[in-house]
Amino acid sequence: MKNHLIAEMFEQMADVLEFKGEIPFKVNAYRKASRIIKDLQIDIETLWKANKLNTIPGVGSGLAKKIDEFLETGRMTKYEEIVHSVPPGLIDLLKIQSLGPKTLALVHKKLNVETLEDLKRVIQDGSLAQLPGMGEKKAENILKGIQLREKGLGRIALGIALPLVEEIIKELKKLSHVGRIYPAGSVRRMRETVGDIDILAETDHGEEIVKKFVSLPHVTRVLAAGKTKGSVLVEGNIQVDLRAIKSASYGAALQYFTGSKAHNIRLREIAKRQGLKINEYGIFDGEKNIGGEKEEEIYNVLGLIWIPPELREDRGEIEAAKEKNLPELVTLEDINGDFHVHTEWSDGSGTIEEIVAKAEELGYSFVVISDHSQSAAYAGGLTPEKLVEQIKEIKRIGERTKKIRVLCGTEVDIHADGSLDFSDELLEKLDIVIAAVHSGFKQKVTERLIAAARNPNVTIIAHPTGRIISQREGYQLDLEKVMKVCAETGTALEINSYYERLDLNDINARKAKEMGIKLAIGTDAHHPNQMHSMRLGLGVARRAWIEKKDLLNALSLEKILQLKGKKKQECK
DNA sequence: GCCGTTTTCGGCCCGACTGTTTTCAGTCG
Repeated sequence: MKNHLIAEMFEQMADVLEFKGEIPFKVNAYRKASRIIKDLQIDIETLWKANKLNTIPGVGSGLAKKIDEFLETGRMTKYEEIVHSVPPGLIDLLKIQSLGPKTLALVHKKLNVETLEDLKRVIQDGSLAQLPGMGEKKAENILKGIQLREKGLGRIALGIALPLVEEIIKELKKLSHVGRIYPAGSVRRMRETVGDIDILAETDHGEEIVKKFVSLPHVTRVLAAGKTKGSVLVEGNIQVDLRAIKSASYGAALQYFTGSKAHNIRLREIAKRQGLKINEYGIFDGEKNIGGEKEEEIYNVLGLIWIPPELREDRGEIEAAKEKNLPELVTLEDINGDFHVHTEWSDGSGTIEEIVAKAEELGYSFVVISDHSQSAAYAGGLTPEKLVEQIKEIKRIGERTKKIRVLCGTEVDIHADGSLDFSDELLEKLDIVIAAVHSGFKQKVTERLIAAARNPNVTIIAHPTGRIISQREGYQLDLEKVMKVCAETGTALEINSYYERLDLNDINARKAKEMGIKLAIGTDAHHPNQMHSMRLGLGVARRAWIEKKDLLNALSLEKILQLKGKKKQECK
C-alpha cells in the first residue's frame, strides 16, 4: 500500500514549494491532496489500476499524472526535482515554532542558514535580528521554538489528557456563573493523541474564571491570563488553554475550536457559496447574526444535520450530513461487555470477583476473563492445567452472580510458526478466544495472523498491528491481507482500548467495517479500574464510523455466541 | 494545482496575535 508514501511525498513538495514562495493555493493543493490520500480507505494502487485516480477529491490531472508516473516507474520526476532543489534538512527547520517559510527563506538567502546549528549561530550573534522585518523579540521566539523542539514537547496520549481535562472542568464548574463547559479541539474529537488542550466555558465573568483557572493546583506555569483567555502549562509540560465565551456565541465557538481544521475549511467554503460567513462568533448573513448560540445552528443553517465531533475530519462526514445519512454511532450505553481483561491468574492485579464486580458497576451483561497463555512467561501465562482450573473457578463464580455472564476466555499467543499456544481441544472449552502476537514482531506476522484467523476457535485477533503510540511502529505486516481472511472467516478484529495501543486505529477500523469485519473493543485491563478505558476504544470506534451492528460489544451475548458458532461451522 | 447552481477562468477559509511597523506581513490554529 503506497498511500502513505505518496501522501508523504506531496507533503514534502508542499513544504518546499511554500519555502520557495510558490503561490499559497498551489501549496494548499498539494497539502490537501496529501491529507486526503493519507486518509483514503482503499489502496491507491487499486484506483490507479481502474483508471480512477481522478475520483480522489483534490487530485486533478496534474497530481494524477505524478501519481501515475510513480506507480508505473517507482519514481516521481517532479518530486525529485523539487525536493533536491534545497539543501537536505533545511525544510525540517519549518517544524520549529515561530519559524515559517518566509522567515526561513530570508535567513537562508541572507545568512546562508542551512542547518539547526547555523540557525542557532545567527540568533546568538545577533545577525538574524538585524534582518529587515526581524528584531530581538522575533529572534527570541524562534530560540524558544528551538528549545521547545529539543525538549521533545510533542503530543500526549488522549488517555492522559482526558482525566486531566475532567479534573479541571470539575473545579471550574464550581463557579456559579459558569454555564456550559466542554473541552474542544482534538480531545473532543477523541483523537488518539492531542497537542494542547482547549476548554471553553460559557460565562459573562471571564476575568474571574481565568483567575481561578491559572491558580489551579495543576498549574506549573502561567503563560497568559487575560479577560477572555487563560493559558497555562501543567505537569508534564502540557499546555491548557481556557476561553471564556458569551452565551450567544458559545455554539459557534465550540464548533470553531473543535475543528478539525480541514472540516472547518469545508464548512466555511459551503457557507461562502451560500453568501454566508462563519467565524468563532457565529454564522452571518452580511452583518446579521443568524446563529451561534448552539452548535447545531451552524450546521442546520448550512443545510446539514449536526455532525458528532469524532467524525469531523473531512472524511466524507459533510457529504453524509447533507444527505442526512450519517452513521448512528455506537455509544457507551450500547456497550454490553468487555472482551479483554486480565486477572491475578496471569499478570493482572485484580481477582476474578473484582473484575466481575466492576463489570456489574459498569452495567455490563457479560465480561470475558482472558488471561495470557503459557508461552507468555514474562506475563505469568497460564499452563493448560492452570487454564482448566481457571475455567472451573470462573464457572463457580459465574453461578453465584445472576446479573452478569462471566465468560471463559484466553489471550492465546500466536507462535512464530502460526500455531497457537493451546491445543484446539483446550480452546474448544472456552467461550471466547482472543489470539495475539507478543513476540517475533518481524517474523512472518501476516502469515501468522492469517493462520490464527483460519482457526475455527479464534473469535478475535487482539491488537492486530502491534503499534505502541509514539514508541513502536508495529509489526511488519500486510494488514489488508489479514483483513481479507478475517472477512472470509468471520473473525473479529480488536480495538484495543489501552491508551498507548488503540489498535486498530480509527482508519484501519473503518476499513475493517467497510470490508464487513466485526470489531470488538477490549480494554486489556490489568486492574479492574482500567476497565473504564472502554471509552477510549469507543472513541476510536466512533471515529471509525462504527455502528451498533458492527461492534460485538454492542450485540447481545446470544448473537455473539451465534456468530462464533457460525464461524466454527464454516471453518470446518 | 484544483475546481465549477459565479463551469474552462478566476477564484481558492477566517481571524487572532505578534512584532515589526506607521499600515502590515508572517505565523498559527
